[in-house]
Amino acid sequence: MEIRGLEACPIADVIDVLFSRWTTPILWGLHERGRQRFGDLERHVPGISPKVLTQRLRQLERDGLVARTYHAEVPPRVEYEITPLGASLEPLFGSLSAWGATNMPSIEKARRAYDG
Amino acid sequence: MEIRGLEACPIADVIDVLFSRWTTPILWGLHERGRQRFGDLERHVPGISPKVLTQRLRQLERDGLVARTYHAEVPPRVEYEITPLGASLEPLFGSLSAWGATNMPSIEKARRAYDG
DNA sequence: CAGTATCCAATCCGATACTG
DNA sequence: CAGTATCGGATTGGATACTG
Repeated sequence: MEIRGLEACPIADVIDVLFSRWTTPILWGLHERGRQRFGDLERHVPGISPKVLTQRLRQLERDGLVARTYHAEVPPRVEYEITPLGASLEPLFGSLSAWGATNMPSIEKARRAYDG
Repeated sequence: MEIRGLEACPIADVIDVLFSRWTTPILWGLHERGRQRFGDLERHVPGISPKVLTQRLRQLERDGLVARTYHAEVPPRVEYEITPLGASLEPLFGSLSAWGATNMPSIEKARRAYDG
């Protein structure tokens, strides 16, 4: 999650922040359904384990993309939400989504040609 | 390099194609310096081993982002270049770079606040 | 509920040596 | 030159059981 070509590639740092495993589905889920609890995220991000979800949430919190709110109740309640910094990613994710919609078919086609 | 949240996140597939490890520095190098040989890439992507470089080039070739040309000479000469499909990534990488330039300082700051 | 602790499997990766 | 083969080590991840 760190060595990605270093100095040579000017977007390596950004990629490490935004696209390490699981971060995008988590951000996406928070964006789609808004502020939610740990258990909600666990349910909505298919296949993730509590260990890994915790790791990624901590990373996102540390990077300032997600905010965590702890309510000292019984049982405890913790809520996560996207910060303004995290929300500033929306156009970028939009571009990514658009590029995929346009070009994933070409990629699939290239794969079939290569494999076949 | 495959499970990233699946159905729940619409850009998971694109991310797997574009941002698996080493792919961005390789694409960047090809974009910056144009068509070049295996050894050139090896030198310009710092820290990559020939094994991994081969793996990633094959993946990029399979996905249609990079084209490989083999010249049957002695010694053999192989050249790699970006395809039009690969070149279509430029605006996207530009946006990524711009987002990073604007926001990486905020991320660094958030990290210092979290760690300190 | 919201995690943490533990263990194990899979993967990845770097280094190196070798080949057509 | 442009890879491939092999190996060991490090990291990552899933499953599960447990705790304040």
